[in-house]
Amino acid sequence: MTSSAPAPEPPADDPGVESIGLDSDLGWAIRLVSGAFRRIATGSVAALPGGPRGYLVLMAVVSGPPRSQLAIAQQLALNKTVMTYLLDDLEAEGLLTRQPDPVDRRARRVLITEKGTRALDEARARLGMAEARLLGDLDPAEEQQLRQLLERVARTARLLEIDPAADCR
Amino acid sequence: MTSSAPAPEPPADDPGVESIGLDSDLGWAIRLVSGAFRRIATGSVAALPGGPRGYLVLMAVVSGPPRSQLAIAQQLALNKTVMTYLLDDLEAEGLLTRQPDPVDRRARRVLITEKGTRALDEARARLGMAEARLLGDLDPAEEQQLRQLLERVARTARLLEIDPAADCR
DNA sequence: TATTGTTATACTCTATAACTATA
DNA sequence: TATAGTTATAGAGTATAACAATA
Repeated sequence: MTSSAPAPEPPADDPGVESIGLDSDLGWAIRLVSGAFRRIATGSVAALPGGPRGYLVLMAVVSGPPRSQLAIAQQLALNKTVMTYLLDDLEAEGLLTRQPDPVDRRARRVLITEKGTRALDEARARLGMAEARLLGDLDPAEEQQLRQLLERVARTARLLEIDPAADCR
Repeated sequence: MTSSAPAPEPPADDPGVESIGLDSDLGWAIRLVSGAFRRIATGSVAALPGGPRGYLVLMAVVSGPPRSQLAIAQQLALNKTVMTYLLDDLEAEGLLTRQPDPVDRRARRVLITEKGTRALDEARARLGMAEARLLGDLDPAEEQQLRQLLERVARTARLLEIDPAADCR
């Protein structure tokens, strides 16, 4: 229904308003894309405890050496209290284990299990198909362009924010 | 310190994991960019009641003919109850007014005030500068590319969401 | 004294339902 | 009966603080 009335011309007696429109607003586009991706991704990883955040935790675990809960929380910019809840649920489902760190008995290393690996693989497959649907209008070169541009902006964002993990203490 | 070390290589002795990494994950990039933009935008429009959503409401009001609260809520994909709170705050600050619809006494038309126009102009200026910072690493052509790609994906997203069962399986 | 992880608590945002006044 | 708008309530999600165990 939104597409029916693009509001072609506001009266435009105000010179500053003539080019105003959410359709050309970067933040609006980001909001739409981000929201759509979030909904689609939520469906794709619904089988995982914790949903999208559970998926991020599993991804972080498999994409590096065994680390402490706090290290993973900081990598994902998640609060460490949230990490406790997420790991509780993921461990209860047998997708990962918490193993005492041999050199620091305060810390616990997070390891993925065989079942967790299978669950992550399936979630990644579903997510890949959902991404393909969302990017269906783009040809491969354009999709690659979008990924690269987003990654560069993400890097800039990381530099702009003084402490990206400020809320992970 | 986080930005200095992009985690150049995980050990990668597991063949199935070699290409796994959040750095190349589209959802992760969207999450980072979206989060950064949200934080930056929140600061830019902090002077407006309702913050980013108040900004969206004002933008919607000025970018079309006078409409009902419900019409604006649908355009912005906001809940109509949220719209009530937002308009309460925006009206209390004198940025817009609710005027009874002459042809439907149930409905109320939302109009921006002179003060609201000034506040919106200032917010747009701040937001433009914040956007420029976030996109500082991109040259003008690349920025244009990113905007166009995002808008196309946003259009696809809008089409996908017409079918609510498209999420999963 | 500082840090890892846990628990308890509070606050924000959002969604749902019920209510009114009109149509 | 259906719709525009309001109000009240409940639920996620998230942040803060206090705590125990260890460094």
